[in-house]
Amino acid sequence: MATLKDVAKMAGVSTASVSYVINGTKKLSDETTQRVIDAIEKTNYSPNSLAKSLRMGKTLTIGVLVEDIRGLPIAAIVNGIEESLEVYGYHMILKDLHMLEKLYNQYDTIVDYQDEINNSVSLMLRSNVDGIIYVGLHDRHLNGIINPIAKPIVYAYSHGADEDHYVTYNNICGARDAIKYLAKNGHHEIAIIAGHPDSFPTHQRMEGFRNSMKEAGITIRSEYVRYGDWEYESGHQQTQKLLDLPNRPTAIFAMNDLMAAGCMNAALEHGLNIPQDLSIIGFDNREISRYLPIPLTTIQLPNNEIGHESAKMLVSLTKGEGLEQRHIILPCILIERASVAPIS
Amino acid sequence: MATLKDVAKMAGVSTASVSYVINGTKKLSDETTQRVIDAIEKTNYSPNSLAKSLRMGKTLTIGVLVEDIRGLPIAAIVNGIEESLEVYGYHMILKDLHMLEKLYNQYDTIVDYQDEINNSVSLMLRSNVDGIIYVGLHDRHLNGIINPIAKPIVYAYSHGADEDHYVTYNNICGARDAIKYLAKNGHHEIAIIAGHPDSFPTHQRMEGFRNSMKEAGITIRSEYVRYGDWEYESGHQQTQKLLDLPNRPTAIFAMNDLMAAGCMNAALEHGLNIPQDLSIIGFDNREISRYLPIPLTTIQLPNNEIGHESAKMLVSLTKGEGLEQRHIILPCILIERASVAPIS
DNA sequence: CAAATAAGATTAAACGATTAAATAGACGGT
DNA sequence: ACCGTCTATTTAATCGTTTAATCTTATTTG
Repeated sequence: MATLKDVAKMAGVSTASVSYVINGTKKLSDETTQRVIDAIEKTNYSPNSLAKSLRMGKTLTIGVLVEDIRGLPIAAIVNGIEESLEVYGYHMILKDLHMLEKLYNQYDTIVDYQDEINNSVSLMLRSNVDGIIYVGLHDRHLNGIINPIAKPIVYAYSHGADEDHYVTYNNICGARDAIKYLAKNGHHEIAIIAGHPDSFPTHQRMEGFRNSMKEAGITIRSEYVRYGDWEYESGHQQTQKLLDLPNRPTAIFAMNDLMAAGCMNAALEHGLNIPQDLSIIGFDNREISRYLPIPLTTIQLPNNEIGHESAKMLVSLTKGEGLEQRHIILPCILIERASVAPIS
Repeated sequence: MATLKDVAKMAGVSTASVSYVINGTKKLSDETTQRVIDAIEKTNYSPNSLAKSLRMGKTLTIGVLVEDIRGLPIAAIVNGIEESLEVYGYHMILKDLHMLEKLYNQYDTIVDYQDEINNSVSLMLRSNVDGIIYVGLHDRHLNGIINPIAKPIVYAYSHGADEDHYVTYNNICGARDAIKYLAKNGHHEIAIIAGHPDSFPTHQRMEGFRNSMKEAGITIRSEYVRYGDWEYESGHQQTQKLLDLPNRPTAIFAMNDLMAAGCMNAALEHGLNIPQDLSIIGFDNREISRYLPIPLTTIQLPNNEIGHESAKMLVSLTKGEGLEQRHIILPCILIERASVAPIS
């Protein structure tokens, strides 16, 4: 590998001049500039970023700490982050907490990841990242990350504390859009299968549900409000109970696609036609929703945008630029497929 | 941040001594050692890896170039890589080619990613990675990566050229296991829905299919061999044709879970009971296979192990250690669910 | 015309580690 | 008393950049 010195020698100038030409930091005579450019060309020089970073105190590298890259929304967010970083000329170091197994049955056993998180954070800081993005589905892990060097941190996907910087999506609007869509299709007997009752998204989506039911002028029947645990099986079970009701609902909003899948299969087993006899709408737009017996209408999370925005936010912070806002909350979008029909 | 110099000053020794203590490179007197340790403790010193890397010519960082992190096997492999790197004390820089859209319909339009790949590779090399792992599903992109600095490269998942280092899984055995399992359950009328005819995995899995049919003493009926394009819809179509045959098969092996899903839904629409009337087996163990109306028996790829082994291989290469083998081909495993029944 | 200013280029000190080579001191053998 | 041998420690060069300070020349100005 050619170094600055090699280029300088070949061009017959000092290393400083070469550096100035490369970075455009100072104006040199046209002749010298040209000689340097030629020498760079000839030696096929490319700057050593280690040396540069050491000298400048900036690495143009950020750390991305994910709860588990195998979690689909997380992968999509990381994809978005990478896409933006590339534009800004930044790199990313990825670290993974490998907690997929806990991502969805998080409420059974409370595991304390605090130590692991802090450990990973300090590992990343030791490689001189300019900042950190934490991509996590959990809320409870977001407090108390040890950050001895005070590098900026942005939380992506999950809410942070009020004083934190975070980028997330709008659960409330997502749920509202789902209900609005059902109402627009003439449904009044709308049931809901919520996620685990202790979960933050459950609360928010429930709030969106209540708001929009009120907006649509529908009173919520208590027997139509059921709680699952985000898993397929719970969607299946709760649907059976709903279908056994004397007056069964004409539409069901499941708070995620897994429960919606369980819901759909239960309805099919029950001999119902979907969407004629029962409309179903999900949340998340996971891969599975495209391939169910009846393709599922659902709410898509703005994962890619979360990635873009969090990268943008963090890069601004590392540059010490002022920020208009500490929190960004992005809208969801409705994906129309075949599991919702107008009431006849 | 405290530096070596700070520690040295506090301990009243030279920076060399501190370095020797930290790395155990030379033995110092017990007293000095203790003083240094105390000083490190007191200053909360942590070494600057940039400086270290610059001096040593090694970064303990490898570059991972993925075709698209949103592809599930890729995410699982990256997860495995990260897990191993952590053990070896390495970091990873992740770069993404964002080609998910092309991952499955790769045969319609031939896009040349060569420039993008080489560009990403040289970007990574510029951040002084010690080596690169390329994680890709495609075969055709693997030739001709420009590697001016001759850092080691390992290909994960896809086959490389013969002289390359790569870690992949055994398509042939995977297909064989599927057929063996059907045969063990008494099936003789076995149909196959292959992937796209131009695809490398299709050829290999087909080879495994032929081998094991011969081993089981079953002659392959030509009307039972059908080609799809890896997509859901093609599984659906080909199944309809199979079921319209005068003598319909008792079992279908679909070369991936998406086509198996299409197959299952087509069979259900046809009024068949699964698995009583028709056994189905898939390949890949994608998330969807767990949530189909009848949970799908399928072949699981050793994604995590591919990650582990490729990380191990690359780390060995960066250390200049000798390698027993350039290629590692890992076995698949059969996941038993509910879509296969013994013939009655 | 001397002095002030400007323009173009260089020198050398950082950044924070590692490490070969030099040094100082202690010890032992003859 | 002298020399060689160890041991414990320090000195200083090095990795490849950036950049403030300095130095030359050339040009302008009163």
